[in-house]
Amino acid sequence: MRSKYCGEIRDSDLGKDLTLVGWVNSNRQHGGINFVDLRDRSGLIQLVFAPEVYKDAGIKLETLIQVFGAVKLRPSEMVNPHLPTGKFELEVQKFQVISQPEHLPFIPEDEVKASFELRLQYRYLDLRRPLMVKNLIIRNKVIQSIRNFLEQHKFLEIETPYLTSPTPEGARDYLVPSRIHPGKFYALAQSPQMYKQLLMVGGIDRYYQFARCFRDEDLRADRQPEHTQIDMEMSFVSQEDVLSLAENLMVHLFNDVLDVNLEIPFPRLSYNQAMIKYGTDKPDLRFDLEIVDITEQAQKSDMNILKNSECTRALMVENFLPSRKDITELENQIKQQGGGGLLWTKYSEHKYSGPFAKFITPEIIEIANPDKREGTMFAVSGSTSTVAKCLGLLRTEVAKKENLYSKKWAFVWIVDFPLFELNDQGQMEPCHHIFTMPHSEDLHLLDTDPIKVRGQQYDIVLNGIELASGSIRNHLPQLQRKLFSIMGLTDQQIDQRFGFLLESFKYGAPPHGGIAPGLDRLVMQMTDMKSITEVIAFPKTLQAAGLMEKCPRPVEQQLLNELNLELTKSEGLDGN
RNA sequence: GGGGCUGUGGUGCAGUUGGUUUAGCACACUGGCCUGUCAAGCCAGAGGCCGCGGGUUCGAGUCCCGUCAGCCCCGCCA
Repeated sequence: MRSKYCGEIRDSDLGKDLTLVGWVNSNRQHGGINFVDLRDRSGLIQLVFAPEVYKDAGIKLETLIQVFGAVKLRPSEMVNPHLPTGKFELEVQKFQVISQPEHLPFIPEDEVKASFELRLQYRYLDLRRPLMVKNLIIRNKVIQSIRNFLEQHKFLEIETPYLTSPTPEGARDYLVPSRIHPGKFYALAQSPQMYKQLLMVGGIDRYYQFARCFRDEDLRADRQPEHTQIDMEMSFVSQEDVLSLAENLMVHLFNDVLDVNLEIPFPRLSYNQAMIKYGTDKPDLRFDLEIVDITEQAQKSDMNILKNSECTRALMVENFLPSRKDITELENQIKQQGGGGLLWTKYSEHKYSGPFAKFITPEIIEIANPDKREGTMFAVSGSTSTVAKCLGLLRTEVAKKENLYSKKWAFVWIVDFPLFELNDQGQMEPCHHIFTMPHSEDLHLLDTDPIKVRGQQYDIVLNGIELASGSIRNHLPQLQRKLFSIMGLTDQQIDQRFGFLLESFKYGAPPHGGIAPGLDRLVMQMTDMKSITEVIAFPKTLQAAGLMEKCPRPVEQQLLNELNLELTKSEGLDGN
């Protein structure tokens, strides 16, 4: 039906007769001569129609046509430098319309005017846009490149079940009712966590998978109800081994796909350092701003708020002298994060000015602005976690406003996460997940001060976005039971939910660990997109709805009967 | 669960403090002209009662309340 892709026509095709198929990207009629840009997934080629060939062609935007003709050089002054095929054109001898479109809901062009809603409703049209094709091609390259790398490193690609057991902890599950077992449910896997550990116990040694993960939580620009993880697990490795492998994978990948040379090792920050210096466990290191702690110095000042606060930290922004309005705007954002207010003082012409100026002490200056640089110093007081959050936000907001980004790709490892954290009810919860191995030198704290125990957990952060998360797992059944009990689980609960995993550890479990980069976020960043929906072929809306296929939707009563389900709200039923 | 933004012909937008009657503009669409364009150009035409429901008013696209949908953020996402 065709001899070549439109966008791949080159010098070697000159003079050849080709058959092409594609969609009409634009149609320029000059009466005597007519031009059509024909588009397929590879790009564009200009078609030239003589009037006697064109006749009543019925060609409009997005008409699908097949053409036959000879590849010619364009007259030299008519070359289009913006197209890879710009030197050439196909002189059409014969053509036929394969499919004539009805009135289009929108025109699939890169500078798309249609709303996101409409693009999703007619996603197949949206996918014709060259930008979307490009994103999907890069996604494909990323997948192939990772496969090649992991294949070379002796990983086996193995699939694990999507229908699995519901779990009360962690994210909310998507439940799947069982027809054969009335009243019982599967859950769609939130991750292959336990299966991959069991693969290690099974002696697979190195495993990977592009795993779909399902989580029924509220969505964001970088979260979908189903997302893809590059799930990897290895036996007989230390944390250093995993970090090194992940770094080499990123180097290989970025070189392969983007022709970018990454420097390794990536910088490392402990969780605590990250929280103090950057106010977040996913710092954006494309710019240098650092937060400093001035709690001690502030408590000696004359300002009551500073004296009595658990924590005070400051951020000095060089060459930044914002207007009153800008500061108010920043302060409003701080307040939305729960901060009481924003202290600020400008330093220029050798003096501090602004509301914070009269409370600032030489000791504070010594820490926050030792080199006496001109700019603005911000400070926030309050609880440690609020202060960190507020200044972390301020840091990224200022960088955005002032466009302080000096690096394109800022990778950083965050390591030494606490093993536990306290939830709202004051209970111990795993910071990462339940199966993380504690740091060996912190084991003695498990009985006395478990909140201080660090886990062998690590995240890769890229440009302020969490890209990958992993840990060395706990393969020691006794220790694992102890951790469960610290979290307040009874033996019965442990056996019910995790019995099979603990059981497996009794029969020669290897030490193991792994890491799982999020494919969607990775590709989003590699394509410079702002939302993962731009790199997923058929994404859902923030309400987790499929606008094209119209899901979720009501079902017939008979289906519910088979599943032994009864609805409490009848509007859920089909036909109501 | 909470906060913010948006919703006007097929699409993207405009519509001033509620009142000029036929709600504008661009692109797409239809017809015509045009032999070198590449976001082609020119002429003509068809197409909307302003997301949905209620209210205020002599009068509402414009004000108020509710509701639905999309996006952004907080909570949440081991």
